[in-house]
Amino acid sequence: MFSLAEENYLKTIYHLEQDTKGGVSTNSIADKMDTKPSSVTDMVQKLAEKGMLSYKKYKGTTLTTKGRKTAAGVIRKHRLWEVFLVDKLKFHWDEVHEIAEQLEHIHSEELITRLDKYLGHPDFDPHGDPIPDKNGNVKKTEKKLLSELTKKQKGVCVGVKETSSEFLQYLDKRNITIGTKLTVLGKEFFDGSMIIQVGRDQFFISKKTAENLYVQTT
Amino acid sequence: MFSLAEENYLKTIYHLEQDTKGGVSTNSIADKMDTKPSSVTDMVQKLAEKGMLSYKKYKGTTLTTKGRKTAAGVIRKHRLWEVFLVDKLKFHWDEVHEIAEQLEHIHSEELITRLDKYLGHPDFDPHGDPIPDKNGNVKKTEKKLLSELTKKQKGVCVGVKETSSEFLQYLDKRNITIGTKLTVLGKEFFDGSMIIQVGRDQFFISKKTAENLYVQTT
DNA sequence: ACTTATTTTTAGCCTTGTCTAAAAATAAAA
DNA sequence: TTTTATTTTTAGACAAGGCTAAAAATAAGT
Ligand SMILES: [Mn+2]
Ligand SMILES: [Mn+2]
Ligand SMILES: [Mn+2]
Ligand SMILES: [Mn+2]
Repeated sequence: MFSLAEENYLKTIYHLEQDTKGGVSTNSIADKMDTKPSSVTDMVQKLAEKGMLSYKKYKGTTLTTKGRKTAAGVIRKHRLWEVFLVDKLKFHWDEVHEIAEQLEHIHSEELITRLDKYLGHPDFDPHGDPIPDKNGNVKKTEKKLLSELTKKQKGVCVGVKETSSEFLQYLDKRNITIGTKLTVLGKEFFDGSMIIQVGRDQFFISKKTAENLYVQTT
Repeated sequence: MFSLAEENYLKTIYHLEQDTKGGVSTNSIADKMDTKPSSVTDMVQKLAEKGMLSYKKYKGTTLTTKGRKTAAGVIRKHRLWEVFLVDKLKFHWDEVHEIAEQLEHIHSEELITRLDKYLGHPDFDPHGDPIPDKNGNVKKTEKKLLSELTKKQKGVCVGVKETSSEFLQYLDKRNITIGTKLTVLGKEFFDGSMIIQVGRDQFFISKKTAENLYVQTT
């Protein structure tokens, strides 16, 4: 059984591994967790002792299979709880992350088994992120950033990269949510901005926005 | 905001105050929490600093109004989560306590407001214990122990004092649960045992069992 | 009232997880 | 290849919460 702090470290390293080639650096972990590099070094050494990750001084860390599975378990709980909060308690998708950060640390296998069943075995959370299965496996779908699309391409929104409340509320104002179909009407080269069509509305999208929206081309 | 440890102390003291005249003793808290008296003294002094209870050396403690309200808030959460686990996730009433012990420490006003609504504003938890309202008030119903009834009296089971898994499963085997109607057919003076009727079954009930079942006479 | 037993508090130590400041290793620049 | 900058680790400290052993109060017995 792992402590709240240990679980948070494993989860963070798991996420950082996704978009990093090679080991995860001490500083990147510290940044993401809003803590100091020295604290990270301590914890990383402790987790290495426990066989959750491999670590060589000054070389960064990589999760072991056990570590990756544990991390996926925490993420599974996080995302299932987010589904519960949105689907059952009718929270808005920009309100659930902080609460799920707490709920993900509740220890009970049986609870998650039943929650998963109660929710109808969902595959994705309210932000379009895949929910790992019982064994920590995630089936990855090929999705790309809206910014990668070119003029005239059509896509359906399947997720968000940024999950800040501000960004999600911004999307709401434009009636963009998971499942929204959109078409790229134009794209400016010099600043990466786009004009897109959603339903019968057309509007301007900044580069930053386009780089934080995942779509599947259709 | 209070730490998990602080919330557990407040909750325990709240419960001990119910069946104690005068201040709650250091040792009684230690016993209930499976900890050492010296640890209790430390924490009690800290909580006194914070104005959650009044404390005089060697004299025991009493919750302040603030302390009592905070404790009731934790108990409210505990019991609402138990209702969720039983009503929605179909847990058995003897399986939910440990999980609720964890869930009661999730910090989110909004979450509890919505959960309460989702559950239909229940007044009692699965063990028949009253759920404090938003302000920490509990409307107490007059219930008595089955052991207080005399021959021929009829009652309906409204709660359990013991909540151990063993006791609850024992009750299940005899088809006794919250709402069960029963009649005292006989009572032995020398050992306090009883013969009771439940539906068309009659059976023997030990003194210990009778002292852990709450009933309302009808 | 005096002695013994029990309860409660204090003093000192430990673990977890954090921090700051300083040292060591690695990477970048000149 | 030196020198400089950045990253990472170590050393030492601290707060929360717990424990053990010893001292101090209070309660019980005689
Ligand atoms: Mn989240
Ligand atoms: Mn999410
Ligand atoms: Mn309970
Ligand atoms: Mn209960």
